[in-house]
Amino acid sequence: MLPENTRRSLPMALLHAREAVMARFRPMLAAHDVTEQQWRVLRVLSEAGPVEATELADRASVLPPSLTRIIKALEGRKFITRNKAEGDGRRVVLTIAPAGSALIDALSPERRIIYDDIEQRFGHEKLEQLLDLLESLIDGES
Amino acid sequence: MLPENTRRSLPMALLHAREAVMARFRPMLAAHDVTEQQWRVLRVLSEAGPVEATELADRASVLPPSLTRIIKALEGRKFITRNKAEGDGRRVVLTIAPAGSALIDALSPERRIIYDDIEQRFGHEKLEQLLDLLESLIDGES
DNA sequence: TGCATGTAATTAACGCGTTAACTACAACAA
DNA sequence: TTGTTGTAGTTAACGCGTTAATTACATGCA
Repeated sequence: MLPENTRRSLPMALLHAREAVMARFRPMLAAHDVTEQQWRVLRVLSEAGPVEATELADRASVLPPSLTRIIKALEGRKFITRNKAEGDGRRVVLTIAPAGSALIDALSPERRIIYDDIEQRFGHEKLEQLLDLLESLIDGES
Repeated sequence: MLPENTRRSLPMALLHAREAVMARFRPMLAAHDVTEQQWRVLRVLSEAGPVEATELADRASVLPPSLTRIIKALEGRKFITRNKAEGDGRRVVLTIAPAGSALIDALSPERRIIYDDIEQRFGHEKLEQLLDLLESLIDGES
């Protein structure tokens, strides 16, 4: 059946929920002149090491055209380095640079505080439950 | 504590979930040359009748600058009409037009099918539970 | 070797999100 | 009436999402 009101509409609810959560993180990112997507890319590079563009786009949930722009921006600020893959001139390999790692480290404490606050206010159990449901929804639809 | 991996990161999970759900609706909207946000605005106008811009932006979860653009597009296609509020020259009142209502009606059956399919695959109980959790998260953060 | 097909990445075009600045009008007090 | 303050909406600037087209390179087959 169709949702009666926008509040019980799944797309709307997901949108609002994400907005509500991101509102907590945005000021931190803005203070360091990093966009949400640039931050996701940096985190993946930080956690996964040198990665090819396609895999990076996938893991950071960014579309290829966006990744091209993000790479340009991050490379310009020396946060990452960009090299062609040896053996295949089409592929590009991205690596986090010292300045990028430094940014990750600098923001981690604040990230933790925000995340903890959300978890505490929402409840650990409910958060786990929500993550499980979301994971299930994603797997079911994709 | 910080999420171990991006899969258990709340912002990421919400993003992915929304992507997964919207992927089902996007083709329908694209086929009628309506963006997601234009569609939300039309739905609100359809359900709530003539509304002022500020309230419309709020209910459709669209920021004022975006609403200005959306109004321009929808007015151009005769989906809505735009009038100044009597008594206050600043305010703008939006009303759905016949062509707009016709679009809503034309898409409703397909919308229902998609929504039902999601609900059936995901499970009615889980959907309700998810909506409850999202609602709670939104209320807690906002 | 040479050509067709496939793949990785980029570019292009258009719309929205976001923040900040600006315009137009209203409300209110001196 | 006039000047100040506040509010509604718009415009501007920049980045991302999305789809489609394009470029550069690789692969496979004749």
